Amino acid sequence: MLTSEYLTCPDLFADTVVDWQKTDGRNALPWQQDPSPYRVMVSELMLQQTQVTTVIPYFQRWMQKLPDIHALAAADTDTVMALWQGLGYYARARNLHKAAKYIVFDLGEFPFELNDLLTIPGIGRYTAGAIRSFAYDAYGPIVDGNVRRLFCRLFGIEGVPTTSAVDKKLWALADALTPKQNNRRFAQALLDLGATVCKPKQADCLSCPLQTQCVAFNTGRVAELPTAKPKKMTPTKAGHFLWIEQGDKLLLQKRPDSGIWADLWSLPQVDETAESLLQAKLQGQFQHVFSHYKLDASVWHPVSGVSEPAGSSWYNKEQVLEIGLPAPIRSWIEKNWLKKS
DNA sequence: CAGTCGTGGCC
DNA sequence: TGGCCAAGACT
Repeated sequence: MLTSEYLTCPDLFADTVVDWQKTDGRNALPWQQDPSPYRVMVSELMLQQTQVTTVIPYFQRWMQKLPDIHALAAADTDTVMALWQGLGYYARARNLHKAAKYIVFDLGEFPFELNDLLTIPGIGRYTAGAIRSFAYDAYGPIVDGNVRRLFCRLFGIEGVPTTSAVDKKLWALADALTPKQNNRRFAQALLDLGATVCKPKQADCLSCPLQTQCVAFNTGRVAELPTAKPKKMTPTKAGHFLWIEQGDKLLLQKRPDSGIWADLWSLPQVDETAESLLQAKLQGQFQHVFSHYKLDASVWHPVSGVSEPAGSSWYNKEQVLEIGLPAPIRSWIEKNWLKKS
C-alpha cells in the first residue's frame, strides 16, 4: 500500500476512474436526473443498506407525492411512514422527516458545508460526502461498502474493514484521493466500480481500469480481500411457550418493555422449570435465528386449570391479526390456529 | 465498541 | 437453503 502510484499522484487515480465512469458507469438512475440537494438527500437515505433496484420504485413514488423539501417538511408522519412502508430501517424515514423540518424551519436553506450537513439527523460522514459530491459537485469524500471493498483490494489493506483502525485508513485514503473537481462523476465512479466490477464475489478484474495497479489482483488475493470478519458462533437457547385456548379465544401475554420482542404480544413464555410444564403436552416446535443467538422454541399445551400469567389477555381470531406480534409467533399462530378450521 | 435496526436478492 | 450482503447511522 506504500508503493501505489495513485498515492503519489492522486489525480491519476481520479482521472482514471472518471474516464471509466463516462463510458461504463451508471448514468440513468432516477436521482441522477435533476440532482438537487433534496433529491440527493432522499435517495441517499433510501440507499443506506438498501440495493438500487429496491429503492427505485420507492424513490419515484416519494418524489411524486413529496416533490420538494417544503412538501416533506409540511407532511404528516403517517404520509411519510406510508411512503417508506416496506423499505425497512424505519428510523431513516423519521430522520428524513426531521431533517426536512430542521432545514426548512431552523436553517432556512440547504447546507453546503460538510460540517453543517453532519448536523442533520440521519446524515453521517458517508451521506454528507455523497450530498456534497452528487448535489453540489463539490469535494466530498465517501467511504461506503463499495469504496471499502475497492480500496482494500486496490491497496492491499489487511484487517477487518469495519474495525476503527482500518476505517481510519480508508477515510484517509478517501480524503487524499478525492479530487477538487468532477466530484459528481468521481463519487459515482467509486460506487459503480464497487457495484459492477469490484464485486464481493466474482470480481470482474479483466474489465477493471485499475487492474494494473491493484495489489489484490497482482498478488492473486482478490478473493481474500477485504478480510472477512470472523463469524461469531451464536449460542442456542431454549424457549418454552404456552398454548392456552378457551372457547374461541387464545391467551396472549404482553412482553416486557425491554429485551427481545419488547412491548409485543406473544404466547406466554415460561421457564423450563415452570409448574405449568409438568404435565404439559408438546404441541410443536420451531426455530428462530436472532443476530446474537438461536432460539429453539417449544409450544406446550398445559393441563387445564393453569393460572393465567400476569399481563395476559384473551384474543379471538380477528383480534389477533390487529396486534403487534413477533413474526415467528404470528406465523406459528397463523399456521396452527387461523388456518385450522 | 458492539448491538440494533428490515427487507430482498443472490449463490 | 442459509448465510452473506446492500449508496450507514445511532446508541
